Amino acid sequence: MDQTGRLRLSEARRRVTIRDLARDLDLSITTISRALNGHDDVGEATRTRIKERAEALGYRPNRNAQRLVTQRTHSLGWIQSSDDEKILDPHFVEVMGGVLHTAREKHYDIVMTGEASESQILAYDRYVRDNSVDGFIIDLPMPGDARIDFLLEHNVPFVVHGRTERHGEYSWVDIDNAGIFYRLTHLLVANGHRHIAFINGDERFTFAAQRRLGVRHALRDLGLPRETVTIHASRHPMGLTGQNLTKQALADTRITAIVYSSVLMAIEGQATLSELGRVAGQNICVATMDDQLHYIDASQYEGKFTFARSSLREAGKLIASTLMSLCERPETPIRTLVPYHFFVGNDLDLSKVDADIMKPSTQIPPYEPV
Amino acid sequence: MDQTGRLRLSEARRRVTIRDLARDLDLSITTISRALNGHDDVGEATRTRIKERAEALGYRPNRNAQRLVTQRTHSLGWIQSSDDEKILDPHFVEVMGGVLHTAREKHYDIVMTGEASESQILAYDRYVRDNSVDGFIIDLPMPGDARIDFLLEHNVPFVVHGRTERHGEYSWVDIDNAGIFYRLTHLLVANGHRHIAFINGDERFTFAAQRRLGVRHALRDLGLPRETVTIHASRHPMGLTGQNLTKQALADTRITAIVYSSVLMAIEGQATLSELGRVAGQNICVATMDDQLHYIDASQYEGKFTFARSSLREAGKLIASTLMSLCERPETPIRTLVPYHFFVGNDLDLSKVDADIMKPSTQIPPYEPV
DNA sequence: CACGCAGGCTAAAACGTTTCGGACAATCCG
DNA sequence: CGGATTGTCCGAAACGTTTTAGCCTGCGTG
Repeated sequence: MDQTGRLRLSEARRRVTIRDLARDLDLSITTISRALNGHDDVGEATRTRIKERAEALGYRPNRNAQRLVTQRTHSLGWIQSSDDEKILDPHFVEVMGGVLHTAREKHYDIVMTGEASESQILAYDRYVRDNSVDGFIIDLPMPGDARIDFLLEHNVPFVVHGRTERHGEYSWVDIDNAGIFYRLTHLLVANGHRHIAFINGDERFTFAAQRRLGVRHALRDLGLPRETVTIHASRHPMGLTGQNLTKQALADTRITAIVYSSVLMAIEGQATLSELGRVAGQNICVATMDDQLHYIDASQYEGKFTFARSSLREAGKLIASTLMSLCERPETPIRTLVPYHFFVGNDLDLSKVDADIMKPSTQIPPYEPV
Repeated sequence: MDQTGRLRLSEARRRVTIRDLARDLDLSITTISRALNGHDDVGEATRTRIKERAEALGYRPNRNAQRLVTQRTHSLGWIQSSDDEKILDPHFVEVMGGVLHTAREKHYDIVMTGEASESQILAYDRYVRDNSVDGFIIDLPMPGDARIDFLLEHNVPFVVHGRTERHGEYSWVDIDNAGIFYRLTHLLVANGHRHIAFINGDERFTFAAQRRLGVRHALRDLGLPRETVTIHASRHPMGLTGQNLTKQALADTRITAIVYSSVLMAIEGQATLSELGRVAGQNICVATMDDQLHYIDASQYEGKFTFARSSLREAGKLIASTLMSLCERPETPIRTLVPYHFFVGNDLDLSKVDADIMKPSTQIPPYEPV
């Protein structure tokens, strides 16, 4: 019994430490460390000797020891709501793919937690005080988002996917939500559509609120009544909402064009359209934001749909790289607009609208408070 | 310049350590530590005094110091493929929700990385050797999965969401994929369907392969030819596959029933069905696995569809709790079957099939090698 | 020849915990 | 009343790194 116990202990070979390596090479711990970390006060011959031996013995620095002494974790925190207020949806997955990709390149980890939204702030506080992470990713901001206030106040590095009214004070990655839908509205109106349905996302979040704003501003600038576009907002990015809201929208038979907030809903809506005998690109005009979700091949709808296309995965990559450089040397906020492009369906004519309006402005458009 | 620099440094108040707390309370570091960790060799009076003061000063143990000395990280690793072989899809998100929820309850973190699949094993190796995590979650296993071989060989705690041919040797959480589709097939056949289309998931993964097996075994036991069910496999869990494969399946006009592997595809397929003038529950029978994705309210289709319902989020919770208890005291493998229930549509009669067949077996059904 | 300097290496302190072994009183028991 | 026991507390070592400050040796220079 005791024997087997001991046996098992000896079997579980101890991980090789820097001390083992030092003994093996008959060098000091200091030299090993400095060689492996690329300092220039170690001879080239010794360095390669150390590197080879480290590889051979399978030495990996204990990350917790490193973190303890350097006070840097090389981890990025990402706190999810565990209740229903914010929903883990397919778009999130796409962003995550990009984040993981770029974080990995620079040997950063993503540490995730779910947390009820009423105790979220506490979670951020905890994570920063117990040295768990170097910085945070903030997803799906709402107007007046308390997380942003907190992190700003405590001077913790973070980057927001999206913008709020304090967008001047922190780093973010975003698309020009207002601008995209402003231009989309212009495009539809220029092509004669006067009864448009807009199936928006959850307007408690700034991204959706900005889209509504873009539509409204377009109508204002065109001198058209607000009723030109009827807006249907949904809390759920997919599932049956695409069908249900399409049905609801088309209850108004004057509708000639539908704008979707997500290609997922646009595709779901197809079921309802065909039930009603409508065919996209023929007797109903369909436009949608296309986030390039990589398991959906929207190319099948090219020509039939009009797309405003921007890669969410790319946004994820930018979020990660922004946050990492922020963690390495905190500087002034880094703000990035992810580019987008229009792919106009066959039933619309781009030349009917002023080219200046459709051109994405190169400068960063301001966030417009709701 | 130097002044402001100093100012800023002093502004960034140092985090409070256990030593600060000890000095403040005029107690030893040891006592603080033992009081906070619930050891019984500290007086109740002192303990509450310590706890209160710790709370007041906002003391949080440095997790990296803890991890260094205890050799336990309280982190679970979850490594994603960053290439396209495995796809981050909405089902993944659902599992993740459950995992995050339960991990959080026990103060565990999830650390994620993306890694190209050809170097995956190296990533696992790295994470365990540099003390990053205590154990791993393995997702979407394939037959002969190399990750499982590796972790088994190196004696690292892990739990698999799904099963492979080595299911006897490790911990897993799974549903009875084969059994569910075995029973579903029986149900359809008993109700007179002789031309059934099965739209399966990606059959490189064991979950989908087991489903196909369930169908095949049902046909064998029923003495029906294999052609009774035509199987269409898809690499993508959603997007346009639901529509495309439905179209492909119904090219055979004799088809009277469609079985979907995911409610997402079933819903997408509705577009195609209505195009073809088919109505679920009336002139076409629709059955589907329902993973209870929480942003999809499938109840709308109750009565019209037949569901085999099992909660993926529940699976996620079980995965987390299994892995955590495995990390705390490695013991014999823990195997868990997530329950499921049938919800039969109005166009099917449950009583036509032998009750014994439809009853989920209480014992764990063996994994059947492909 | 003395001096300064650069290159290559190292000892020791530090990071912030947990835990082992023991110390010191007070209490109990025969 | 003395020894064992129990209840609280503590000092010091340990976890595995990085970094600071400094030590040699050899070499070029005035």
